[in-house]
Amino acid sequence: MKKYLIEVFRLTSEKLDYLKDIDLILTVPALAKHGDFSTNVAMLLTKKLRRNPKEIANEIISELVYDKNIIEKIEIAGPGFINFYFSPLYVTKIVKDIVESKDEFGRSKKHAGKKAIVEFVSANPTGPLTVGHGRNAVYGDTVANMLEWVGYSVDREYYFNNAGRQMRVLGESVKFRYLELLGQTLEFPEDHYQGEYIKDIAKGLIDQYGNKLVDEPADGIFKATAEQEIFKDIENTLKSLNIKFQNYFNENSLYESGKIKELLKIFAERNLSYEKDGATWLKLTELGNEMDKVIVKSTGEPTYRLPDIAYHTTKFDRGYDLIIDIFGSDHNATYPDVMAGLRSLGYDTDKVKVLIHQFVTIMQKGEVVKMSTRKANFITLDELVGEVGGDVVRYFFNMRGISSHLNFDLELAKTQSDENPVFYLQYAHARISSIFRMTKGEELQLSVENLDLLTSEEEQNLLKKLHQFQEEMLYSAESFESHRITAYLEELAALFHRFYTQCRIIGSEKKLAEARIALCTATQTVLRNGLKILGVSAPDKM
RNA sequence: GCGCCCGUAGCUCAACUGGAUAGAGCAUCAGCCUUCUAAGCUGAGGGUUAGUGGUUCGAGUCCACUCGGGCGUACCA
Repeated sequence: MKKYLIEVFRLTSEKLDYLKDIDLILTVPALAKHGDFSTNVAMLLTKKLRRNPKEIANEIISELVYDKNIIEKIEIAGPGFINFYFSPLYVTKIVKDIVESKDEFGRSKKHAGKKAIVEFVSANPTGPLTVGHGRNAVYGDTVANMLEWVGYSVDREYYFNNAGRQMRVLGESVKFRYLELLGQTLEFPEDHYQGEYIKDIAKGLIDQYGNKLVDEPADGIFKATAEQEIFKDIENTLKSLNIKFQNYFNENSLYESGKIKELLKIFAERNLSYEKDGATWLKLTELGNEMDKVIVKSTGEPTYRLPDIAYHTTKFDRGYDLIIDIFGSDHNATYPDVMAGLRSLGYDTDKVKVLIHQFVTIMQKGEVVKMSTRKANFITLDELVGEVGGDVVRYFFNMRGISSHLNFDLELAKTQSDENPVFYLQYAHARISSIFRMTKGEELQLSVENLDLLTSEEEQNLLKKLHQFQEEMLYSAESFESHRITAYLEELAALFHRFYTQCRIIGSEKKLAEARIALCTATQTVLRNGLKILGVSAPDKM
């Protein structure tokens, strides 16, 4: 419907010059009586043309050339909105498109041929993923799905660091538990990792090696085994949420390949860095940021900025057109330094989109749970998936805009999971499957020959919502807003449930029944396609 | 102090990027199953959009200030 209107306006702008350089905004009005689509162009032009909006609207309408079989009525309303009403017959045509395109319906080729990389999760292997990581993981994977849906070829990447202090402490923590389990009494350091999982890893080592490792350094087999086990857990957790990475990028490889040294050399050569107090500083003030920052400590160890910049240069060098980083809000101060560094090297940082999501607050028994991996008072993502299931977790984290702080009430998630909107969507899908099982026995078949019979209010509203799918997906993908998809699907499911209650199939006249089967098929296809982008399953039975 | 984010119904959140009467779910109340799944449908109540000013045809949305909350503000990542 919208595409048709845009074309009509394009043709009209050849006659009315003032329409040429205006941004045509067509929206679906909140109220049905305001039509199927509405535009405010006349109001936007008042200032420029110094004329009354209604007068302008009248002039535009009189020049519009359109097919009366498609648009039934055009009205001017309120302060100068132009409202369009489509013909019921045209509205029904969407069913044919959907039935023909099936799983491909709603895709867009707009960004075909472009490559994107989405970096997310990127948690270092020091412990299991927390509920907090869950938001990052689910959102990142959904962004990747959305981009694929509109034509991008997407790589999902997990960046990690298995060197440095954190990992040393991890190895020591495991060794402590190992010695404890062998009967030694030790005082476990408070700043070490205290989670049960550390004991499990230590226990595994005893099962395999007995007490032969007593003299091994913490940095050796203890650390290595911990990393391996933890990564295995992380991968399993992600798998339970349908998330799979194409690539795990080890920060260490940047040192091994000489990338870090190379970068330091370039910064020095271009006079972008300097030495002070035994450390190397990057001249960020010259690059427009507030203060210079250390990139190599006086100990000779680089700070996170240097490898981060190096890492990003590899993303550019690998030829991505769109580079997406997904971070929690605790990183919001770090990326401007990295971006400035990249700009100074001549990279076009417009290609980089840093998407920062706010934190998840866990509420338990009415209180906020403070979480720390070290103290092990976190709630793992695994536990959450175990309690409510992967579909609910995926849906829940996709339901909200990323800039809003998210309250996750554990009791609510557990006890009222039946009321979760995800079931509402899945139920609509399952109901349609059930219809098909029943109609098969009645020898009714899908037919797109008599779609003109779909004239009831419930049918027309459902059809109009189906028309919006492709555009909604494109908009969601381009604005990286997965919560728009959940909102759309909830509206679609609501319209279907209303249709279901009001319009029977079995018992209706054959032609009408078969047209309704086509409508159900179309609805189910759109529900399934939408759920697929969200990474949520579409069951045939519930 | 400074930077980013947030403040909308009892609770959790939307609001098509400045549009028409601010919407959903949960919770509460009242109805609807001899017919394709009642995990559903219909209806009711619930709001000074934290506050005060401003910008304009028009503000939850933009600007300024105030109040309240989250995350940062390292030679930690």
